[in-house]
Amino acid sequence: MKKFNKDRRNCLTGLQSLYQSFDPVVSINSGQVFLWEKRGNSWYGVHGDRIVRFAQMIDGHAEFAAFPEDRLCEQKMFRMGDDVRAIFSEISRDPLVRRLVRTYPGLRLMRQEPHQCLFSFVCASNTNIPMIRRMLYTLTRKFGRPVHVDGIEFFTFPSASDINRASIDELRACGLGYRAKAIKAAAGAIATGQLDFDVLKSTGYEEAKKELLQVYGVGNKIADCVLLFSLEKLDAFPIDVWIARALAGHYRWLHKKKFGDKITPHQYEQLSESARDYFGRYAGYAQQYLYYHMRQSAGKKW
DNA sequence: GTACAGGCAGTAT
DNA sequence: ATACTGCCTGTA
Repeated sequence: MKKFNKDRRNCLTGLQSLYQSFDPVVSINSGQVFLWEKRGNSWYGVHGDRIVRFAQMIDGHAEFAAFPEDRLCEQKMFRMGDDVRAIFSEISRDPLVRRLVRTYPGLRLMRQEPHQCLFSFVCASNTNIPMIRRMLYTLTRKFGRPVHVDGIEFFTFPSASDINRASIDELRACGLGYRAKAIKAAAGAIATGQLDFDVLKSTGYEEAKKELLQVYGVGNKIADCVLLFSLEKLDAFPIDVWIARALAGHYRWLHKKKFGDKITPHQYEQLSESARDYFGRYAGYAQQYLYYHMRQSAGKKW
């Protein structure tokens, strides 16, 4: 009897800490955001037209600040309104994800500024993470606004019209290569109002995705990333090469025909739909755990 | 030198 | 529908 109570208590506290132990550092380093850097004991990030700072204190509690100040910023960015208990319970119907949720405590989805998110993932096409960071860093230095925090100069993420004002050659000079044309197209779509993120936030997944796909340079993968990371579509399930590998390795039964880590657009649609159906309304959360796991297993630092 | 990295559009079958 | 190609750029 005594033993039972003890085990039960451990079990409960274990679950509680699992639900509460959000770790920004793990999440920041999980490949969903790019413009964060550690200086001293603090992490600094670019969030649209703000610089944010996150610091873990010695006693364990965390301190967050936005410059200029924004009291709701922390809640929004770190998705503190999400019912993680419900989310974990839902995605843990899958045994592998169930294990990963426990293996990587603290990993969460973050909420990004839509325009920063779109530009980031357009830059991400056919390259690696250090390169993506370099491109975005250069974009901020060239077209963003300087903000000084703790005596360090940071640059905000440029607005769509900031970027739209630049020529393709100027964008190219940021190291974007052939992506410059797509960046310019995206900036134009936003600046002219053809792409309206506020509208897309309130429409369903299918409708919002259709709109994003209209933009030159935006395909299935980029659209799903933007939907998941910035437009409140937690059921979006982006498939990059890492997720394709995960699906091919652990979820072959999701698709009738053979597939590898290079998938055709048609295979993408089939697989993504099956995965959304299987993992449920929080499929995007499951995706993040799978993604992180695949990269960890491959020994990727970035 | 050359293969490769978190895709995409264009073109030809 | 599917296959194939080229594409900027830095690193191994």
